[in-house]
Amino acid sequence: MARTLITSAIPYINGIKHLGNLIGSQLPADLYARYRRARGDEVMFICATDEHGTPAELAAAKAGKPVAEYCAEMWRVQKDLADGFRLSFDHFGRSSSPQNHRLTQHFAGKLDENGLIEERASRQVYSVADGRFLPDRYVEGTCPNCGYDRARGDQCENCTKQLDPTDLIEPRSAISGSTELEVRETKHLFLLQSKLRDRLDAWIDGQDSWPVLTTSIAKKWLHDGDGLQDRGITRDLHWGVPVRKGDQPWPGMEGKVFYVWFDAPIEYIAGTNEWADANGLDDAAWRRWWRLDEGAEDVRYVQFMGKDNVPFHTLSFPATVLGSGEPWKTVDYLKSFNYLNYDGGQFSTSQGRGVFMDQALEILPADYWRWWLLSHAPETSDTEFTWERFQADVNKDLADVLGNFVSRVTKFCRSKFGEEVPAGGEWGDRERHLSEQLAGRLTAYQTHMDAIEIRKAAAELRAMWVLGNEYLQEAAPWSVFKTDPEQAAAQIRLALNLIRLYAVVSAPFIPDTAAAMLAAMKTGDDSWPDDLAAALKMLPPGHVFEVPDVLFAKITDAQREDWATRFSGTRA
RNA sequence: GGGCCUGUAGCUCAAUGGUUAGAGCAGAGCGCUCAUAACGCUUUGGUUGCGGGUUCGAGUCCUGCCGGGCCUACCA
Repeated sequence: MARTLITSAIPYINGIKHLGNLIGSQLPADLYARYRRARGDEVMFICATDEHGTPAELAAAKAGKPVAEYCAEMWRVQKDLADGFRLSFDHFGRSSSPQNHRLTQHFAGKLDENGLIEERASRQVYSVADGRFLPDRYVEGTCPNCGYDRARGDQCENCTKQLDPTDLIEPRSAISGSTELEVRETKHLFLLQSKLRDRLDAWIDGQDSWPVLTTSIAKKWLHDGDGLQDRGITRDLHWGVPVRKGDQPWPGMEGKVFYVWFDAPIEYIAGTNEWADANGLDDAAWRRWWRLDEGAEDVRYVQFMGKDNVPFHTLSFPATVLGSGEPWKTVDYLKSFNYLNYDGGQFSTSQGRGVFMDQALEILPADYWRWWLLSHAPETSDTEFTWERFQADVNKDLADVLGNFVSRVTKFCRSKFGEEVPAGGEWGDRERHLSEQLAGRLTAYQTHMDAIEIRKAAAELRAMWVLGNEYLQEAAPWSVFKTDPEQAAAQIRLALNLIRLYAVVSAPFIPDTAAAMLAAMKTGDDSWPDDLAAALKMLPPGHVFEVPDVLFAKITDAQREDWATRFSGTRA
């Protein structure tokens, strides 16, 4: 049995994610996980919350809660929303887990053993009032270049000049506004990525058919200027993985934690460890997914992420894994996404602009969002969400093409034959032709799903739905019934089987609706249609079904206008 | 500033250098009456951002310009 390991970039703990975040990693990862399972793979699908770093500490402080408590609460919120969108993680972990502490410290220890860690002193801005070192962008002041008075320490947003925090005129803390800042010396561990450059370069070159978006970003970092630079992997924070050398203390690093970008990707591995622990399994159960010497040789590992995450997944994390000198699994295929824009601008967490995951589920079922977002996934360039398009596409694709098909077939059957699959008649040329057309479409669908070409796959799926409506129009069982009820019975028997077929192949996109369709057909058989003609005869004459409720209510103009107003500005 | 991506029908997107640049939606016409006024068929719509160049042949390759986006290493 083929084995597929799938990870989605782990969402930051700080607040509820918007639809742009969702389509950037978790949703396509779920689509692929569901598809691979449907095709019979053994799948391990891991996601988690990314809980460390300055923003988490500040968000907790703002909420007036201890950071551990804040993160635990936000993890629950994000977990519930993931469930609401039917994200089928095998485990949704936390980067703050004991398993991740252990593994992060383990990797650091191994990297040190291999001479890839170096202690360096650096000078950083310390805020006395806040009692903490400030990351560059948390220092604000007047830009020496253009005079903008709210320039950040890393870059001036007004004139785009790159800055050093010490360049700022009248610098202040972005957290408290305090001007009581001083430059202090602090020691940090650096991962000597420069020593791994050639190995990483060769590793990237060895990858087959990765998206341009992915390799171009990696190559840029490898070869730009002085080449891949070493990276600080520790921070002066309280909340995080304490710096240790494996299970031993790290002299001189007391009170420091690993940088969030060092421990976050390791959580992919640790999350699998968490999964094993949560299910009462031993270490071998998770290590067979990750250790080439313990059973992961035949695993195909696919990662999903937004384009902003690519450098960390093509360089930093592989540097950690390869540098350990241990036979850990590295990614085989990396799928990255552009951004989803909202009605002429960007989704903005800080401005509350756009639709957030909790709000989306309040106004419509998950499948509406899943279908639209996936069928418009920003694969080749940024994509635009507008309420007009959303309404038009969802009403047409889901309500008219698919939902109405189910409705017309089941209701016609009920009125003429009752709520069971009618007997009599047999396939003719038209039915065989339909079966062949469907088989062709299915092959194309599978090809696109295998290649993770999501929009193309969605288009093929929709085309399969359309074939059902075309068939009904040509066969016209409502006319045939008047002169040849047996023939009409054969036609509608095929159409009822189409509903089951559609449920099975559509499930990765719209799992709830697929389940409702199978329930209406009163079957639990969701086996993949490897033999399409046979799949269209699965429900035998006499098989009882029931007419389902309307699968997709249409979005009205009034609703659309209401939502467009409600989500235009600041989040309530 | 530098690097990369991108610009195709009103909208969202396709098109290994190779017939007449295609789909879906929207628009127009016709048909059907089983169905959520749904479905089907036909059809309008293009100087492929602009200017040069390479080639037997360019949406595709090269070059310049114009527009949009991302990254630029301490936000994550």
